[in-house]
Amino acid sequence: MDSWRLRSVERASTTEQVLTELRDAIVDGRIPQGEQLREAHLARQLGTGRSAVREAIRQLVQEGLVDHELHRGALVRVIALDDYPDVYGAREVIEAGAVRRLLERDEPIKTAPLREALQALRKALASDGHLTDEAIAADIKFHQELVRLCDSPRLTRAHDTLAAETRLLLRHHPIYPATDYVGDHERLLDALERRDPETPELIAQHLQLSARLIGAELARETEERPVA
Amino acid sequence: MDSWRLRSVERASTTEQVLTELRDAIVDGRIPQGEQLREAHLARQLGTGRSAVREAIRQLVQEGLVDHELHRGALVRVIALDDYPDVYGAREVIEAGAVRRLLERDEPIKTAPLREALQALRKALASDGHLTDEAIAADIKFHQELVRLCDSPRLTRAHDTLAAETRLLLRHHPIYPATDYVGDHERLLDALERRDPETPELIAQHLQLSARLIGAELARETEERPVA
DNA sequence: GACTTGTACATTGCCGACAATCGACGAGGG
DNA sequence: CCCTCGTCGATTGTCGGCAATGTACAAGTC
Repeated sequence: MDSWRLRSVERASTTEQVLTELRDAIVDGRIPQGEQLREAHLARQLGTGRSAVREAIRQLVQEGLVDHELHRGALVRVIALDDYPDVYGAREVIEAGAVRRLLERDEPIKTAPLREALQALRKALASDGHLTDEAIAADIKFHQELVRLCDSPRLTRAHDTLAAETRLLLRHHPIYPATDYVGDHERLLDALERRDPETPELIAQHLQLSARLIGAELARETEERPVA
Repeated sequence: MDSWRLRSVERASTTEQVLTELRDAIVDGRIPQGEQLREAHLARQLGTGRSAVREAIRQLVQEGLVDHELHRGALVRVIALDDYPDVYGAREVIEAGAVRRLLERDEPIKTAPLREALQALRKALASDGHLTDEAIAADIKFHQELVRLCDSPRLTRAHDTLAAETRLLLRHHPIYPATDYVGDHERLLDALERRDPETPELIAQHLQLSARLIGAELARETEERPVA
């Protein structure tokens, strides 16, 4: 009776369901940037009450996808050339810092989750010039697991809140021009397993490259469609 | 009509008021750790409805002061020997990282807010062996401004989220045994103004020292009152 | 005509009510 | 006596309603 091997059923409150639904819709662009999120309308569309929508929006504000002003409502943030550097800058601080802390310890590094994410990334990568949703998910998972390794709930939480914005930005991430997208992550994993003290630097460089590529792509897109 | 010099009136929603009230109560220990936060009771006590209390509790969960389980309610987290290292570890990563980023740039560093906070700290410091509430506030302000300098909304937000837990821990911070509490901050500020590349290291050491002192104090307290 | 003032509608902030869920207690069966 | 199951009170999750606020537009004034 102990080895039934039952997985505990995942119970998601209405709020959480609304949250993921809204988040996906925003990241996918189904809800355009700058759009106002009206609680009553969303509640009708989602078949829930306003409270659930309200709480979900609150969380989206935390994640930086939505702006909120008292009595004035919630607007989907316009993430553009303005602040993609900050998302990646903050990630750089957190990820590099987490790995630095990790390397300071003597405990062995359990890289299994990283390997899995990397495998998923390899599998999901179709080279049509952009990243598939699966590849984006795998990329984010990789970096999340990276931070999780240092076993700091607070750093993990801080990093997780950046995930939504990262998803949004990765949709504008071109496949690496010359070098290899997967290979970059492989080198990261390899350095980590060798406990290379330069690993934090590698992560920083990796993120800076991504940021540059996204920036260039965003600039290109906004040039094509001037004020889309 | 432009020089009336009117300050815009601060409008705080009920939720925000409830939030600060609850947060203060928890940090001050008026609501003991491990206590269940019952929405209806709190609403009655505060003279508001349950919704406001609910939203406030959600925020407190974000700040790590409260644990929440679906259908099971919210408990004030027992912050003890378990995880004070993580609060300081996470702060170390964020603060040192922020300053590192700051130093990489060429822009001048506006240390005025830091000076102010430092001045407030000097003023508030009564050496009765513990920190006054004003001193705690000034200390936190100092470190918040430190992070704010690098102009990263996301790092600032991540750091601010840790403020409540920091407040909680600083109440167990003894005055430095030999060296000077204010002096340590002065050295930090000085190094920053000289753009000393060692500043991040200094911050790390400063935080590690604080963490150690708090840890020792917590150990002492729990020894005195074994299972208080 | 430009500016201010008044008004109406849309939307949020807040509230209490109802149903679902939880934990504890006690009844019943082995 | 121990274990299981049903029941009950307490608490949360969710909902729609009401008042307060914001915004757009029309009317009025200089």
